[in-house]
Order: sequence, then structure tokens, then C-alpha cells
Amino acid sequence: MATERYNAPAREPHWQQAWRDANVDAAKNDTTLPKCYVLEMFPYPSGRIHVGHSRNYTMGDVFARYKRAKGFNVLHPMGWDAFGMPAENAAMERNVHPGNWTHENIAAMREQLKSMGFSIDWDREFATCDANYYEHQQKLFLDLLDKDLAYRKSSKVNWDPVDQTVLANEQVIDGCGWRSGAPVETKELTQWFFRISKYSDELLEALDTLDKWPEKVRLMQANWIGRSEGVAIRWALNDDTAPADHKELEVYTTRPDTLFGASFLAVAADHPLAKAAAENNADLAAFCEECRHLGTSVADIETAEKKGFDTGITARHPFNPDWELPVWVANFVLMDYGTGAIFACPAGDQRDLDFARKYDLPVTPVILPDGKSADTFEINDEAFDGDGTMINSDFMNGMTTDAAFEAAADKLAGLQLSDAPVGERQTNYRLRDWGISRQRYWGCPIPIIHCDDCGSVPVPAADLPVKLPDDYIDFDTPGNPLDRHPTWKNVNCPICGKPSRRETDTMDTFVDSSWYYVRFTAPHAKKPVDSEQAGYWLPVDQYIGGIEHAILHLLYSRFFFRAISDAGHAPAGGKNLREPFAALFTQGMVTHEAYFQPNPEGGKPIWIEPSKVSFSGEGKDRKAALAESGDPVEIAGIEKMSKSKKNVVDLDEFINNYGADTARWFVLSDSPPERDVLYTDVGVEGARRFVQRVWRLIDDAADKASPKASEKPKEFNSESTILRKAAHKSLDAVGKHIEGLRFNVAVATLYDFANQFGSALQKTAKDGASDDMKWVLREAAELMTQMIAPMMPHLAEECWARLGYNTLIANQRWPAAEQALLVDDEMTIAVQVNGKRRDELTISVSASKSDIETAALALEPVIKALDGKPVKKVIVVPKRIVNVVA
RNA sequence: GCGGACGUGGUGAAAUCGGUAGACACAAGGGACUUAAAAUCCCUCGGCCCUAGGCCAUGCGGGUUCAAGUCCCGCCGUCCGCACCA
Repeated sequence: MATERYNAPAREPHWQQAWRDANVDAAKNDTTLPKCYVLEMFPYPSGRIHVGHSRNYTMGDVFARYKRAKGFNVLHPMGWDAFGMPAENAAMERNVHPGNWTHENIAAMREQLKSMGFSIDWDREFATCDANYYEHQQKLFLDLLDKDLAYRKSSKVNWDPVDQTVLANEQVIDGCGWRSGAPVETKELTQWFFRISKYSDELLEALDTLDKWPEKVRLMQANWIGRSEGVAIRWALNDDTAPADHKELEVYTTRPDTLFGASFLAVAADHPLAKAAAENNADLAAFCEECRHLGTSVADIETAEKKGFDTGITARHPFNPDWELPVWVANFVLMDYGTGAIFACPAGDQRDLDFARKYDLPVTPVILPDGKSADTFEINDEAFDGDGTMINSDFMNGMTTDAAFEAAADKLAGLQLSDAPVGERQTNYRLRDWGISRQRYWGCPIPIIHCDDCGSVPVPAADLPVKLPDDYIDFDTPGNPLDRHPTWKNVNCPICGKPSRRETDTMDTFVDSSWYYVRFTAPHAKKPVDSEQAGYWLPVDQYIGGIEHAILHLLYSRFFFRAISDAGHAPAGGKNLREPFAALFTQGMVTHEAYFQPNPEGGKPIWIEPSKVSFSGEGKDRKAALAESGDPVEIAGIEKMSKSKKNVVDLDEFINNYGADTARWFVLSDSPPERDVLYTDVGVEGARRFVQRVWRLIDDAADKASPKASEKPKEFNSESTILRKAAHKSLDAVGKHIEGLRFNVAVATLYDFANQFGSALQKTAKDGASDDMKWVLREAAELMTQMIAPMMPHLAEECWARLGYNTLIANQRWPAAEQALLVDDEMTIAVQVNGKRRDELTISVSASKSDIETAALALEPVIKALDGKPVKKVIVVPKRIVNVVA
């Protein structure tokens, strides 16, 4: 009997090598097999992997290994989302080339992933910064351009005047650039765009088909797309008040029903009418200028006062030409939604009401809430935007809100203004086209050449890739390094041959991640998409990643997949695939308590690594201090593991101490996978103990069990039957739980089975094992090993070898549970009297409802609870419950 | 402001369709083995009255139902997303 501890850190590399030698991780090149494409969102190579990162790869790996064992041809690839700002920041801080920095990180992280034993098809690995990846992306860009799905236009951007670059909205903090701290300016820049708006409707409608996506994500996307049904109304302007060439003003509204409550019209400060009116009105011009400087941050919007300026222009009400309304410029009207102009009904909109009260404009209620009287109802400080009955509304009086919408829209469509209908029904979207230009070096170059004569000319496909220069990069000067490169941008026009200049903007890195999952299906293909391979492998059967990508990455991918399909890169197979990810799972983070000391010089606190902290006291009195000096340390609470808060646990260190299987088991245990899991030393201890426990069980069973491939006994005694049933029921349950990604429940099922297996083994130590029990011990040990294999693959191999096999368990099929063992001969049913549990009844599963009823009514506690009262009704639900109603 | 999710022991959590609430684990307490420790194994473990047994318990208050953690309505709390979107 060998009861040595299992030395995971020493044994795991051995099995990883064995898998490599047997090539178990590679997807098979056989498109007749049933396939399963499992993908975790690929990482940004930021440095090193910590335990927090490892969780979603572990989940994907368990699923992939399980599916492979179930007989699927599994594609489980890995790559690197390798372009982006951190590499340029590192270049600035450490004077290293972004490419070198990135590749060093990739090398380190690849080794870490391998040391976790992830079953990844490494032959398909690529980084988005590889020219053989981005050359295909450049081709896709050109094809989109050809189909008018990419275009160039001038647009307003957040501009950091110090760093000389465009900032995303998220990079603007309190109106200042996140790096430079300089006040952000609004600037007009000519930028490249993808026409995602063309797909607004399809992207919205198709959300309903994504039944294996979290409801939350679908909702967030629907809100983001933001479809609204309304009416575009053209108002005639009075000639004597309006600037020349401004005869009318178009507004967009979702509430044409409230037209009789109109009080004024308002346009954005950037609206052409505002600009025209400001030309000979210095005060108005000043007001518009002030609006332009208004911040766009959340805080700015919340605190900004509603302000306006009367242009003196008046407009005629569409339903009553004699009714004149003033046109204001208002700071809360946005130029880039609808038409940049609104009509205001203060009674029905809080902003309009605040504005009307401030500038003393009329307020006419037009909707009477249900249950209110028209005589007493009035609007004070609160607008009413609900449904009700129309009042003060001419032909709409008495109608419901919905009916009034229809009536107003129809009437507007029938009215004429300069030979066209006054109003037209219109669908509006919040979603805007995707601006992809970035003034950065470390990104995919946009393959365009600007020629003074020929305009923006696509780089001929034969000249791709347009490679980034790697000879000279000056990162110390603000602005786009590509633009400053002495020679890179100089090129001759492909059409006329005249000296021209390359586009120096690079693509948003979200473009890189919008099609990498397609490229994984044929990463070495000469064209961007190998239709056959894409047709076989796509869609991704299970996609796993963080909720932080609920909108941007996932929406961009859904769009880009459609766009490239429509531009000639559709997957083959006649599936007319539109959605790239059939199932999505958003996993929770690993959290860890974080500690800090206040910064004596003020500013950001100094974060302390948990390993340097010691504790005293408990509960509220729990105190933390530096272990070395005893200096007090503040406990910041539970935070997501992140490098900046120093509360990460390095993966290499963990694996050296405990082994990869302990890490895998720990991140799968306890918390449901979609929720955060708290990293604690005792939690890790628990996982480590279980690894040893499984090893002891199998080791012990291997000694006691019959040899492998022994003949199955004809009969089993009751004790061995109990163990057999437990094993097969667990097998069935674990499979279902992995399939449903309920890893924490699968873990609990295995703990449970380990307990039962352990008890059975203990009994044999006392009483010895019968021949049939010896056979069952082997069966149980083998099933146990197979059940843990997706989650703790190294340990499973070790156990498999201990059980006498010289094959790899990674190549074994998932065993089928014997159905007969999953059903019991007897069932235990709770018996209630008037809904209160009084006893339970164990009876044959074949018992009829009336048998059950009779047996239940004969139970002593039932008779006692009834206390002689007559039975009115007995509800019998076989296998579940009996309820006696008295 | 709009939209959504969640709320179960000391802790992380289980609980197909509405059908025995608390599986499994952690922590805690007790015991066995040991010269001792580690490791391991066994027992107890929601609260109250404690006696077989009973009563109360899934944030709070109602409702539907033979039966509610689960469904419906209203509160309270926590978290998340969007946000001057006409």
C-alpha cells in the first residue's frame, strides 16, 4: 500500500508533455465529425497571468475537455489581442519597442497557460499584431469600403491637446484627458467609419434569436441600439423672422399626440438654423459658443442647468397656421440625435417644463391621467409623461394617448408644405456609425493612400500588408508616431503615380477582436476567411468572457461578422449564418481582499501585497499590519484581483506551491460561475485537500479492487449496488452540470460521491470486500477518475495510470451511465397534512396513486394530525409529495 | 431619471415543472489515532420550546394555490447598465 502524497507540481509537467506527444489538443481536420467550437475571449498580453485571469480559461477548458470526451471534434484555440495603448505607454515609460514588449508578454503568458494544462490547439495561435493577421484585416477593410460599408467623414471628437490624440468618451475624466490631465477640446476630424447603422434593425431583431445568451446582455444591447418610433415634422418658419434660406425647421418627436401642448421649439447650438441666426446676433453667437464648451461627462450633464436663448424666429403650428411659437437655442438639445431640433411640450416632459418655468413659457396640459378630473388637474413642478385621455387637443380630445399618436401622425402625413407631407413616420436609432480611426502607432494601419489629385485611394490588394515601420519610433513627442516617421508615409499614388501620403491613422483595436474567432477556423489561410472551414466550425458553440464586453466587443463582432459576410467572406455551407456566437456565458471575477497605506504625500494610496500583511483580532476588531514592521495597514475590502491594487496571486507561484489542478478546482468551486468568487487561503487549502483525497481514494481502491477488465459479476449484493448506483447517478449528474456550466454544482456532486466512495472503502477495510464489491470498487474508481478528468486533468491521468492503464484518459470517451441504475426501486415521498410536513413514506416506485394514498392515510403522524377531521382531498404527486387536505 | 438583476444559516452556496428548504463546502465545537504535531477519520452544527415531539424560519407586507425560496402586487435594501435620446 502506497499512501504517498500526490506531488502535483512535480507530476503535472509530465502529463502536459504526454498530451503534447499524443497531440490530444488539436482539432481534427475532418468536417464530417460533429463539431464543438469553445472559445474564451482572448486576452490582452499585459504582462503575466494571475489566478483571477485563469478562471474563465478553466471554465472553457472543462467544457472543451468534456465535449471532446463526448465525441465532438473540438476547436479550442487561443490568441492575443495584441494591439493597444498599454504597449505604447510601456514604450514611453521604459523606452522599449511596443512590439518587443508585447511579444515578451505573450511568451510569458503562453507558458503560464500551458502550465495550467489547458487543452488548447496551439497550432492555431496568432496575435493580432502579426502582419499575417492584420494584412487580412486590411483586405477586409478594403472589401467593406468597396461595398460602402466603410466610409470617411468629418466628425466631432474629444481631442487631447497635450497628447495630440483623439480620446474615447471613457478616457475623458471630468472634462480632462485621462493621461495628460489637460482640458479636452472638441475638434472636427476626418475619420474612417464602419456603417454599423445599416444593420441597426437586424442587430436588434436578431437579439431575440440568441436564446443561449444572458438576458441581461441582450437587454443592454437593445438599449444601446435604442430604436424609437416617431414622426419627423417640418414646421414652416415665418419669413420676416427667419434667416434667408431657412424656410422651415424639421423636428423629430415620439410624441406627436402632445402637439397641442407645444410651447416652443428648440434647436441645438450647432444646428444650421442657430448658426445662421447667430451671424448677426453677437449675444446668440456667444451663447452658442458657451454651449459648445459644455462638458460631455456624466457629472457635467447631471449638474448642467437648462439654459436657452430666444432666437426671435417664430414657427407656425402644423395644425394651426395662426399659432406662432418661438424658436429657442437650448443647451440640452443634441445635434447628433434625430434632427437636432425638438418641439417642447412642457406638460409632458420634465426638461421642457423646467425650461418653460425658467423662461416663463406657456404650459398647457394635454393628457389627463386616468382617474383625475379635467377641472382640477394642473401641472405644477412635475410633468406627466404617462398615458391618459387627451384634453385641450382639438380633434384628438377624448382619445387615448395611443390613438392620438396615430391620429396626429396620419393628419401630419396628409398635410402639405412645399409639395411634401408635413409629417412622416420615422424610426430613429441611438446607435451611431463606428468611428475606427485612432491617431496611434500600435494598431492596424488603415490601407489608404491620400493623393492630392485622386483623393483617398485604396492600397492595391497586391501591396498588402501595409506594415508598421519598426525602424524608428519616437514615443517621447506627443501625437501619432506614425505621422512623424520620416519616410513611412511617403508613397506614390497607385493611380497616378504622383507622390502621395499614407493614411497614418490606425484602426480601433476593437476591429481586431471583431473577427479573430473567424480567423481561428483557418489561421493559416491565404485569404482572410476560408469559407469551408468557417462554414464547418462557426458559429462558436460556447463563448465565455467578462460582462464588461456586453456591448462594445459583442455588438461590434455581431456587426462585423455580418458586414464581412455581405462583402464576400460568408461562411460556406448554406447556413446563412448571421450570428457568430450561438451561446454566451459571462463569468464572474476572482476577488481578493486588498490593503493599503495612505500616501504621506497625499494622492493615491500605496497598495500593499496581501502576502506582506498579518492580522490580529476578529470581526470588527480585525486589524491588519505589515508583517515585517508591524505598521498598521488599512483593509480596503474585497476587490476584483488587479495589478494596480496589488491583490493578485501570481499563477506561477500558485502552481509551484499547489499545482494547476488545485487552482482549477478552486476557481470552479463554491461560487456559481457567473458570480464572483473570493480568493482565500482556506478556500485554496480545501481544494488542495480534495486533490489529495481523490488520490488516496483511487490509490486505496486500486489496491483492493479486482484487476482491470475483470468479468462483470452476474449479481451484486445490496452494499455494492448502493455504491454502483451512487457512481452512476453522479456520472449522470456531473455530465449534465458541466453541460449546463454549473461547475460549482458538479464540484458538489463529486464531493458527495467522494464521501460515499470513502465510506464504502472504509467498510471494506473492516469487513473485507466481496468479489462483486471488488469489481464495483474498480468501476467506481474508474468512473471517479473520468468524472474529475475535465476539471483536474493531470490528477486524472495519474489516477488512470495507478488503475493500471497506459493510455491517456484525455483520449477516453465519457462513459455512459447505466440507465437502470439511475432509477430506484423505492421512492421516499414527504407526506403533508394541510401543507405541513408530518412524515415520509417509502414505497415501491410502481405503487399506484391510490396505493400511495392508502399508505399515507395509514401513517401514525398523519392520523394524529388529522385528529378525527374528515379528509376533503388527497393530492398525490408520485416521487414528490402527498398532501392530505382536511 | 430610465432599464435590469439580486436578497436563503456564522460564511460560499444547493434546491428541473410551484412539491421534504439549507445538498456540498468553509468556519466553529467535540471525539479517535499520535509521545507530540501535521495529516487523516468520526460526530454535532438555522432559531426557539426542548421530551417523544412541536413551533418559527428563504429581506418586509399582502395575494394566488391543496402546496410558494420559486408565481403575482406593493415596499425596503444591494449591485449593474444607460443617461439632456426629444
